[in-house]
Amino acid sequence: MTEERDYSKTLYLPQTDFPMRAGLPKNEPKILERWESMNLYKALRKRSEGREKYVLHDGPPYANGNLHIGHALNKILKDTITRSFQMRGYDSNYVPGWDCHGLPIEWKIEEKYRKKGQNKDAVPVKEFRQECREFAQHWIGIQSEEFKRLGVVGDFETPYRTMTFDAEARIANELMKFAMSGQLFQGSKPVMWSIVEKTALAEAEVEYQDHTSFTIWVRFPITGLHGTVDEDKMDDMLDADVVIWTTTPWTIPGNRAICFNPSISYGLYEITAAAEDNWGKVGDKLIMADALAESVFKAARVEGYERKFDVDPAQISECAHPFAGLDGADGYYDFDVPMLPGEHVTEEAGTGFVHTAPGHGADDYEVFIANRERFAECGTPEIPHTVMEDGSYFPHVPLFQGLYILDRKGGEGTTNGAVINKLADVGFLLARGKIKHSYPHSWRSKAPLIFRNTPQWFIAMDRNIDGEGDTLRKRALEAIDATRFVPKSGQTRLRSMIETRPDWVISRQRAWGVPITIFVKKDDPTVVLQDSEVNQRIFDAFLEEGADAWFADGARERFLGADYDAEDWKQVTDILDVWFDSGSTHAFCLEQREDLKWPADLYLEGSDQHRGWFHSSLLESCGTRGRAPYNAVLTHGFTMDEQGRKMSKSIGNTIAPQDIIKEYGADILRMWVASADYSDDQRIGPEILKTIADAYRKMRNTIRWMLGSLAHYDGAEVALSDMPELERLMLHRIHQLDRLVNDAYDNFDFKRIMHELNYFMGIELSAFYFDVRKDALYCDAPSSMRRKASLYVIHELFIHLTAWLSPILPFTMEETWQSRYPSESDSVHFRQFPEVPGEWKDDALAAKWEKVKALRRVVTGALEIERKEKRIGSSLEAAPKVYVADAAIMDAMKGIDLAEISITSQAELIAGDAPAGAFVIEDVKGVAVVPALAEGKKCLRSWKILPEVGSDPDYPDLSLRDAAAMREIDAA
RNA sequence: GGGCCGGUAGCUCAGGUGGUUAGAGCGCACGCCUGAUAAGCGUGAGGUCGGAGGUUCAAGUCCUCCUCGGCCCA
Repeated sequence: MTEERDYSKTLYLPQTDFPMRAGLPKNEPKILERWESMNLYKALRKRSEGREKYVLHDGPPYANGNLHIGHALNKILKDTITRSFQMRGYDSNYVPGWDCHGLPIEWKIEEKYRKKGQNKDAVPVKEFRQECREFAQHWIGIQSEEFKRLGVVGDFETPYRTMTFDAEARIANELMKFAMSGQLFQGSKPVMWSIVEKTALAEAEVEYQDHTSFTIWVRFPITGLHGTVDEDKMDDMLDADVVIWTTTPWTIPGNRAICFNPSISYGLYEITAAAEDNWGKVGDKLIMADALAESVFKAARVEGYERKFDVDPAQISECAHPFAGLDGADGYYDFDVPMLPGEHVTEEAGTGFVHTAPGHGADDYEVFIANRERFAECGTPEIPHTVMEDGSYFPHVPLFQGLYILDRKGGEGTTNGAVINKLADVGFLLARGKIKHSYPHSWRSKAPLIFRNTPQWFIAMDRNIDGEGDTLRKRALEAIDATRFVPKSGQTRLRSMIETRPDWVISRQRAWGVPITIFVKKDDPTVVLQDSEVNQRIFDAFLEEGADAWFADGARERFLGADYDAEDWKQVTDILDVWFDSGSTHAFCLEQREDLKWPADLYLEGSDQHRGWFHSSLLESCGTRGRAPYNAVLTHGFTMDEQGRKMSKSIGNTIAPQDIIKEYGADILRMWVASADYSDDQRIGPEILKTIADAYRKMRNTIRWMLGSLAHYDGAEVALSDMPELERLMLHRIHQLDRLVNDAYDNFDFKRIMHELNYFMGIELSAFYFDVRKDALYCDAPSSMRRKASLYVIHELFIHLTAWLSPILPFTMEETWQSRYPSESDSVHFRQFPEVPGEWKDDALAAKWEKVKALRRVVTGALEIERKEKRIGSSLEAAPKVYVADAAIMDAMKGIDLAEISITSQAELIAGDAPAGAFVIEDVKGVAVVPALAEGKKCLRSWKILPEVGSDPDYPDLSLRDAAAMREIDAA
């Protein structure tokens, strides 16, 4: 008895150390260390010297707090794009940036002082700014590490920051360009103001608390009608008063208009019964909304009234101010009070008429801006300034000058009472009361806030810049048309914003930012100093000392120099809105750095940035350079939870990227990004991540098998003409995919790449090509051309797939590449997408194999029945007879080994109709299969069942192919 | 309330200019293999396309309205 030989030792089975399980959370940091030590970023720059630049300009995140899922999505998209262009022939240099100035950081520092019992205002500006600077730098350090952990490659050693001296100097310089070209002007706007702290507050600093306010109903006598009023109503109308209601009596001196809503019904009412001493007397005619009349009369203690007729307030052109013509008012109130339509007017409370004081409310301001001309006709060309910083009336406001709205601690002042008394005196007070309602308060002092008209700096949207009709708005709109938007809808969105937006307010009454470095004439603040030498001095000083130079003692004299008398000029102390900072990144980063270029190829941010960075960058650049700082704009949506709900801390459904990295690894997060339709909102959650991780594992195992098989590859190339059809088919697919992948990267369509490669690797390679070729790869003789060709093709597949996937899975592809080509100094990321020979393309062959695969589906279907019936287990036990009635399919089978592609031991191809009962499937016509068992002995090496087994006396346990292979192996 | 956008199988995505029984991968179920093995292969079950109208011989695909969700405004 001869002992059976263990032929498994003679097979070319896959051999690799590449682990099936990735262990990404543990291994990625090691790969990061490797990139760090080889300085991947710098090495990439060096290798791509002289190549065409591709610049994706980073939109700066705010240097405050840890990164969240939105940051991760954003940075991963950027990195994928950067890497893909780098591997496609460009010098694709990514320089991260940070937004450092602004309120949130200022708050944090303030809070710190408060905890120590110190007042922010007592701290020298320079010291305060220094603390802000250090705070920002601290978070830049943290975020920098978090971004790198995602696999982002970029210049983290020298990123751009809006707070560097250089940036501050250049931001100020940009601002001064607007001043020099006359696009900058001073206007005014009501802002939330704390009287107690004498400062403006941002919306986020406002707390709403209950507050008891005075309410008053005030009559405004009609003084003018449009010609359309019926004759018989004319007299009643001119005799009538419009009634308004307000909870802020002190704003009456600032009243300049009344608003109504055209969709509300109004009537003229006459009082028919009231007490003798009542403010509203019998015979008084009042106009108000019908829905509110009853409540008004109740408040006014009117006992009887009659509705006389409908009133369309649009027919009222103007009223008089209640204080018009009074002794001691010096004619101050003798303007017309126009009646204007406004959608903000409701029937929920009041009278249906809204008292409008442009300097004391947001709606009021909007009404003024929208009706500027009408206000001017009525004697109000500008928004009146009535209240000073300390909450008292300006000396130029008659009757109330010097009176305080609130006392120093935020308690009730003297103006509400004075106004109410005066209204009563002059007979225009209809009623009064008190109301408890939600009212804005300072988050710091808890004192009530007011809206106060304050001087602000604006950049004009519609002022002529150079020539006739060349305005900032026009330039911006033209620039939008010249920009590529991905997705396309971004163009419409940005356009409609620019079309309708008001002038750009760029001033903030704050400390942590770049100052508005201009001087205005002391006796006429509308005159802005325009002197390039002064500007140069400011710029130079900022370069050396940062923007702090503006706040240093003697700054005014220093910058004005000898040509001006410092006493004639006032130094502006406002700072720039941070949107101006970030809108200038193109100027101090792109334009200044040798290794970048202007304009950028791409700006990429969330779709909220149509209002933000895309917008401010566009305006800044159009105002100073006449075009957009970008050639293309790509936007992404927001990340929702698994149910599609917005993530919020209060619901508790937030998902931190740090946690995903800890559990799955950065490559899984990146694969999620690449698989999602980021142009819309995306979802993420446990189930989705699990699906992604599954897909990752499948891809990884396919790659692992390739690595294992390639352990036996000697590097020999095989000529196309020497290859079996199956190998040529695979090369054809590489050719196809190469075009598809490149096209998809061009269009930032990563999900298409993931989908195609997922299908290709899973269905076409793993389930088909590799499965079919295992027999040849494992068992064929070393000299077999079939085996050599297959190894060569697997090598090519490996070369291409690892390149295509590198931008998406940088960690895994680095690991893969190192597994095959270990090296201290090399990296998969130095590679370029490999060239694909045009001769690989073979559409005819692909069409032929479509038919072959259709036939194969019938065979596998037939074998499945056999398995179900327990007649076979492995497909190698089968020897199907395949009847082909379709001539085209029969033709396609020419030169094809049916048993090989079926992975059966034997098979028979028969032209013609099948016998009754043969297996068919509906969607493949003309093919029928009659299953049968393979006859013969099982080859102990290949496990195929063949009659020939035993016919070779040297290897009686083997098939002839395996016997020949063994002869070769044993001889070696 | 306005501007822009989206709602296709459990999950992620395809579905030019309207035209046969709406596709893919994953997952799931069942089976096979045990020489990719915490792997590999096969088969199968799942949607009537957010809802309601309308145009049309014909609509996921065009129109209207509604609804849900997102971003930005008011």
